Amino acid sequence: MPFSKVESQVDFPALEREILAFWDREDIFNRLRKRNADGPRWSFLDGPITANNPMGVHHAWGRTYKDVFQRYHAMLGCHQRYQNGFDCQGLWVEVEVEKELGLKSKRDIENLVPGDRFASIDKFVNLCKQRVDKFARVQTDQSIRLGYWMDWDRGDDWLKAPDDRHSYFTMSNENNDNIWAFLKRCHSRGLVYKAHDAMPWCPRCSVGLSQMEMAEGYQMVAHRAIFVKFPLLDAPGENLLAWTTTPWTMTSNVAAAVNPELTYLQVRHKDEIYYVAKGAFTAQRLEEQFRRKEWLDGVPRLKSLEQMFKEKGGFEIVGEVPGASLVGRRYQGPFDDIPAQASVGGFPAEVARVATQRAGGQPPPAARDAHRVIPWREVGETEGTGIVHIAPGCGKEDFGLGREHGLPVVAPLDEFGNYVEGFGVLTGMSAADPATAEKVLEILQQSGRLFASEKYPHKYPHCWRCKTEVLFRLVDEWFIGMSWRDEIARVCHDIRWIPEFGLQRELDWLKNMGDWMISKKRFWGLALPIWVDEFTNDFEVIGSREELRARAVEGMEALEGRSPHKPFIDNVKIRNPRTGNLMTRIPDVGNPWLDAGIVPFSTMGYRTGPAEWAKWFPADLITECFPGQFRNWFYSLLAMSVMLEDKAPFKALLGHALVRDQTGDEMHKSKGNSIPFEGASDNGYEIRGKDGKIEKHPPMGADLVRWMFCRQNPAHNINFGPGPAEEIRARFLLKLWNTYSFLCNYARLDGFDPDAPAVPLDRRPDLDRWILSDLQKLLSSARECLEKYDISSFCLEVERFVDDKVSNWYVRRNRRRFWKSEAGEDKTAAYQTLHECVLTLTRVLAPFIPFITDHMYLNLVGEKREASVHLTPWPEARAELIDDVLSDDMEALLRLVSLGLSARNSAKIKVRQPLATLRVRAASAAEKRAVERFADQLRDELNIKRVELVQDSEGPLLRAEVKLNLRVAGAKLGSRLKEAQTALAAEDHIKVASGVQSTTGFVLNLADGPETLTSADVLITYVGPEGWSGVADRDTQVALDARITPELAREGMARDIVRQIQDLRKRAGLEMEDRIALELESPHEELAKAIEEHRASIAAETLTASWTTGGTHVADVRIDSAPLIIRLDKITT
RNA sequence: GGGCGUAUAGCUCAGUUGGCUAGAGCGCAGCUCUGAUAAAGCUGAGGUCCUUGGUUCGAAUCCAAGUACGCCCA
Repeated sequence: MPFSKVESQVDFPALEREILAFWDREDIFNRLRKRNADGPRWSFLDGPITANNPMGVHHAWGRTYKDVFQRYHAMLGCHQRYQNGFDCQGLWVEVEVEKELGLKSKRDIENLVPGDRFASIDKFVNLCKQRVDKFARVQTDQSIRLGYWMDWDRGDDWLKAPDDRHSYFTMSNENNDNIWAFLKRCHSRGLVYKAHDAMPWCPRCSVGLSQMEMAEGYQMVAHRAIFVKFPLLDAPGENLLAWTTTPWTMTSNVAAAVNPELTYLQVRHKDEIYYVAKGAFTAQRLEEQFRRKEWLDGVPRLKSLEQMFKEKGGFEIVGEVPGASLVGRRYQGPFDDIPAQASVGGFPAEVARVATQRAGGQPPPAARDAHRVIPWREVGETEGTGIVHIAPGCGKEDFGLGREHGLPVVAPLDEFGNYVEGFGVLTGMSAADPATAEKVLEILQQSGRLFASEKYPHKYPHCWRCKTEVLFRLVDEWFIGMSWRDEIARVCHDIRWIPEFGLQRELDWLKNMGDWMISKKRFWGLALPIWVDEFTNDFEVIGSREELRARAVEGMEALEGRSPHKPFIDNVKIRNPRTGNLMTRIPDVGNPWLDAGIVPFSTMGYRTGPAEWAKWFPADLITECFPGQFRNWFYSLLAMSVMLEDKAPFKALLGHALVRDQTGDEMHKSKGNSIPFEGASDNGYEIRGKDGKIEKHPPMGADLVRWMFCRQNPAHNINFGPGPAEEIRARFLLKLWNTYSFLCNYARLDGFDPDAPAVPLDRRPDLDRWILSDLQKLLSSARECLEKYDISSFCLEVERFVDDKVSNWYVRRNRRRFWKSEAGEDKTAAYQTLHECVLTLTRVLAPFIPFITDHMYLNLVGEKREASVHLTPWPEARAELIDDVLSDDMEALLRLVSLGLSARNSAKIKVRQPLATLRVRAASAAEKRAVERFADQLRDELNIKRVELVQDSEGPLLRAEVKLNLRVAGAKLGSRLKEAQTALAAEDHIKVASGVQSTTGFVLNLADGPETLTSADVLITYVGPEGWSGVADRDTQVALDARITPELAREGMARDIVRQIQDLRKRAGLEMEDRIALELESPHEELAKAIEEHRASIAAETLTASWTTGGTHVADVRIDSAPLIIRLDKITT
C-alpha cells in the first residue's frame, strides 16, 4: 500500500540507516548485478585509497563521483566490475606503525626482535600488513555507510589472502607479479639503471625522496647562512666570497661556480680583496618577501653585502672583472686539512672506486687538489654573492656539475645524516642538528675563513611524511630512464580530460620530469626484482614468481606460500649465467606508485585471462582528486600502460579539487576544522571557528554530503561545513521532501491509486502539461550531462526544477485541486501529474542521493514496481510531451505575476486585499498569449477581478517620472542643483528615463554648459493614471487599479476572517477534513456587513457546516483594527 | 624564472557558440502568504564583470599586455 503518512520533520541519517538495512536484507545490490550481468560493459577503474587511517569527509568527494557514475550506468543496464582498491604498501604505513611502536629510527625497526634482524623485519612487515587490513575494514564500513555500492568484502572475506578478496590490494601477489613483468619489460629496453646521485634524503626515515615526494614538503625555515672566504692560490690576499645556507656542506667543498656572463667586483676591505658579483653586492636581498611579510618571527631583515662591508670597517671598489676571467682559477678550500679532502679519487673509498672505474682507471684528484672556479650559467645575483660553493656529494645540481667537470665527489653523511669517519671533529655529528652548523662556524672562524653569518629564511624541503628537514646525500638508487616520455605524451591526447586543463598539466609534467627513481631503502613494499652479482655488478630483472622459481638456487623454499615481501625474498639467490657467481637481490623496496599504476593490468586479469582483460581495458573512466596525481597516479598509470600496451589505460579522467572548511581554509585535524566522516554521516561533529570557539553540529547524513559534492564545480575547491550544508539541506533536500510529503499526505487521504489509468494529456490543464514538458527537458539534459561526466550542471538544474518549478509554482498554483473534496478527472490529473514528477525525480536522482530516493520511491509506487528505485531503468525523456510554446508562455506568466506583485508592493496594498483591474502592455507574443491563456492564474495569484491586455495601438500604459536623486546629484551639481531640477522637469521624462539608462547617459543643458546624468543621479518612477500603480520591466508594462471600493474592502475583510478562522482551527487541533460549527461576532458595522455578504464563501473555505453560538474554541482578533470574536466547535457525526 | 588556472554584488558562486537593462543563494532592508506551516514567498538596495589596449555593428565572454591570488615545475 503506497502513501504512508510522511512527517515533515525528517531525520535523514536515521532514514538512511533504515535504507541500508533494507538494501542488505533484500540483497538489492546483488540483484542489480545479476540483472545487468549480460549487459554492455562499462569499465570503471577505482584508484586505490591509502588504507592507513579512517576516511575523512574529504574522501567522500571522489567516492561519491565513483558511485554516481556506476549507479547511473547500472540503471542503463551496464555490466560492471564494482571493484574497490586499497593502496597498501609504502612509507606512510611504515611511519604509522613506527609511531604505534614508539620507534625512532630504521635501526630500531631492525632491532624489534632484539638481536635478530631477520625476525625483526618479518615482524615489522607483518605489523604493516595488519595495519592495512585494519584500516581497509574501517574504510569499507565507512564507504558502505556513504552508500557507495562496490563489491565489498564482508565477514569472512577478511580472513582470505589479499588475492582472494573482492577489493583489490596493491600488496597482492598478482599486483607484484604484474609490476615485475613491467620492470622486466623496461629492462629489456635497457631503461633500468643504478646511479649514484646526490638525492634528497630523510635522515629520520633513512630514505631517499623522489622528485614527486620532495615537491610535497616545502616549508619555510630559517637557516644559518654563512659567507666564506676562498683564498685564491695565485694571488695572495685575494678571496672568492662564497655563500651557503647549509654550512655542513662546506666540509665537502670541491669547486666554486661563477656565472661567466656576470661582472664581478674586486672589493678592497682591510687590506684584502674580495670577489663578489656586481649585482649581488648592492642587492636588497629578499626585500620583497620581507615587505610582504613572508617572513619568520625572530629573523632580522637581511643586509646587503655592501652594508656588511661597511659595518665591518668600510670598503673600496678597486676593479671589475668579467666572470669568465675567474674561471679556472684555483683556491684554497675551507676544510682542506680533513682526511676526506685528501682522499684521491673522492671520498669515501667506494665513491673513489666508482669514479675511477667511470674515468677508465685514472682516478680524479683529491678534493683539496681539485679546487677551482667553474662556469655555471644558472648562478644569479639576487641571493648570495654570485659565487656558489659546489659540493658534488651534497646537492643535486652540484653533483651534475661535478660530473660535467670531472670533479671528485666527497660524500660526508651516513644514512642517519651523521658525518662518517674522515671529517675530523665533526665525525659523528648530525648534519641536521643546528649545533653542527654552529660548530662549522666556529671552525671557520678560528681558521679566519668566516666573513659573516646571518639567519636566512627560505622554503626548504621536508620529509612529506615525518616533517624532518631533508638533507642531500650521495646514494645509489635505481631508476627507470624516461627517454621514452614522448610515447606517454602521445597517448595523453587520446584521453578526455575533465577539466580540460588536465591534459596540459600532464604534458607539462612529462616534459619536465626526471628519470623515475623506483627504489626505497625501506622494509614494507614491493620487493624490487633486481638481482646483482656483487663481483661484476651484472644485474638481472626477474619478471614473475615463476621465473624466480626457475632461476632460484637457494632460499626459494622459505618463500613458497608466502607473499613476495621482505625479509624472505631477500634470501633467494640466483646464479649469474655469465660468471657462475651467486646473485643477491638488492635490499630496496619499490616506489608505491608502481603499485598503484599497475592496477589496470593486475586487477583485470592481464596475466591470468587476457581475453577477459581485453574486455575491460581501457577503463571508460577514472576519477580522483587532482592535486598531486599528475605526477603520481595518473603518471604511473600512463607510463606503465604505455610500456606494456602502448595505449592509454583509461578513456576519460574526471578530476576534482580540494575540500576546504566553510571559510575556505585548509582542513587540518590540528586546526580543529576537519570533519570526520562518521561525524558528518551519523554522529555529529565539532569544529573550531575562526574565533577559537568550538561548536557542535548535528550530522548531515550521507545524501546531503553526496549532494554537496555533486553540485560542486569539480575544478574549484569546495568550502564544506555546517553553514553550506544547512543551506543546501533547506533549499534542496527539504524542498524535495516537502513536495513529496505534500503529495503523499493528500494522496493517502484521497486514496489516490498510482496504477489507475492515466487521464489523457489533452484533457489535463496547461499547468500539468507544462510541468510534464519541463520534466522531459530535465531528463534530456540529465542524459546529456551524465554522458559528459558533468554532474554539477545537472544538479543545479534539478535544484531549479524542484524549487522554482515544482514546489514554488506547480504545487502552489494547484493546491486547491488537491484540497477540493469531490473526486473527479481534474483531481486525478493533478495527482497523476505531481506523482509522475516526484516519482521521476526519485529515479533521476537515485544515483546521487540513493537513500532518500529509495525511501521515497518505495512509498510512491503501487503494484507496478521494482523492489528498489535502484532496480528501475534510467528514465528517458518522452519527446511527445515537450511543448516549447507552453514553456515560453508559462515563463511569461511568471514574469507578469512578478510585475503585478511589484505593482502591489509599490501601492502598498497586501495581496489579501482584492483589487479590480490589472492592465498589461505585453512586450512579446508569449506575454500576450500568457495574458489570454492564463488570465485565471493572474487573477488568482494577484487577487484581482479582471485582467486586460492593452493593444499596441493604445500607446504606452505608463508615464515615466524622473526626479533628481538629491543626495547623489547634489554632490555632483553643487550650486547648479536648483537649475537642474527645473530644467529636468521641462524635459520629456520618457526620453530622460531611457537616456540615463543608456551607456552614454542623458545630457542636460544648463546655463554654464551641459551635464551628463546617469541612472545614479535620478530616481525613476513609472506612474499609471490617477489611482493606478504602474511598473515596467524592459518593454513590459503593467498597471494596477489601486482604488479600493467599499465592496472590495469588505471582500478583503472576508479573506482576513477566513484566515483567522483557519488559524483557530489549527490551534484547536482540528484535522484538515474536520467540519465545524461557527459563530462570528463583531460590533463593527462594515465588518458585520462583510460577514453577511460573504457568509457562504467563508463557510465553504472553512468547512463550516452550521452557524451556531457559543462554541468552545474562542479567538478574539482584529480585522483591520475592527474587533471580531470567533467561536467554533468540531462537528462529530 | 617557466607553465597552468582563477579574478563577476558584502560572502559563496552561475553566466552555453560574443547579442537586449549581467543572474542565483546567503546576508541586509521592507513586506507578504498561511492546512506543505518549526515550512514558504515577494519586492528592494547592492556591480568599474581586476586594469589597459585590440578585434567586432556589439565584449563579462574572443585576442594581447599588465596586476593580484592559487597550483605545478625549476
